Amino acid sequence: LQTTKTQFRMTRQREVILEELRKVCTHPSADEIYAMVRQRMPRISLGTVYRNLEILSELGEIRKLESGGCLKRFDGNATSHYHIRCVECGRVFDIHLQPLEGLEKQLDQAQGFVILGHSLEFQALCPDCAQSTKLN
Amino acid sequence: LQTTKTQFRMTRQREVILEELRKVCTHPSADEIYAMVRQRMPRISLGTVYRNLEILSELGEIRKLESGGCLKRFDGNATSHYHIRCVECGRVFDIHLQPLEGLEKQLDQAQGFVILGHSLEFQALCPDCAQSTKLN
DNA sequence: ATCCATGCAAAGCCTTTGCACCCGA
DNA sequence: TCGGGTGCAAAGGCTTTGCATGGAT
Repeated sequence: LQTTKTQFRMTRQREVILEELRKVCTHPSADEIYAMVRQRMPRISLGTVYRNLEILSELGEIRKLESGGCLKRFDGNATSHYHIRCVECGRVFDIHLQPLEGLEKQLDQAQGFVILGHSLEFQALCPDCAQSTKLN
Repeated sequence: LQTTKTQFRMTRQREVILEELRKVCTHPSADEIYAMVRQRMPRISLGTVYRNLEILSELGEIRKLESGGCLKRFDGNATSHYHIRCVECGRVFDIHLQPLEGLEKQLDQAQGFVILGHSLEFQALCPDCAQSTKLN
């Protein structure tokens, strides 16, 4: 993830991707973002979407959510908060829980590690999937 | 992940995979497990390794760690505990921290969700990577 | 003018799957 | 014997990358 670039340019594509991602709270996948953006820029390529999502998350503008298989999801809200992931449909929801403070300090046995942060994620069945599981 | 099988058989392959995984605390990837097992069973296939890891984690014998990109890692210790992941090399380490109790109960606003559990993971530079980052 | 970014398509990486044969219970 | 399991190889899903062209500063 080391970039040798000296600066970043704000292109129309990057701008629109960021705008669209900020509009929603659904934590879309790259492919879903591609679909959203294409409504405004039909000729954008999926590669461009991937490249920009990578750069934007490097810049701290957005956040990449990696748990849950190969399919990454993206969060337009880069401030620290926790998530709930549906193990059935894979969707990710925001959760309003106080950030756990001082957790890093408890890691006294983690000597030599440089702690950068933590992530807390709940596994669950979302309301939709809980419903359809019952019906089956 | 719904299995229609009525029972599972303990084959030599499944047995060896489980044994090897239990031997280490390095949370190896499927490919690394493949390499370990192949020393004892040179003719085993990677597909078999994947299928068995899936089944063993369904059975609750092992645990699948999904955070951190496409590459899944596996934990021979299925009891609940937390991890530290090195953002540089991707390796996963165990952490000895009291399980957070009653966290699920705080999710009063998660109405309609069926909470199954939670995972807490610290992002860090491992001692090795912290060292080589300094040197550069 | 410079050099980062784009579009397109190909390649990559990890994982899953189809199929014929094998083997554990 | 019976139905799950295996090896092999091909296919799959998501992501990354090479290349020539385009565009922001």
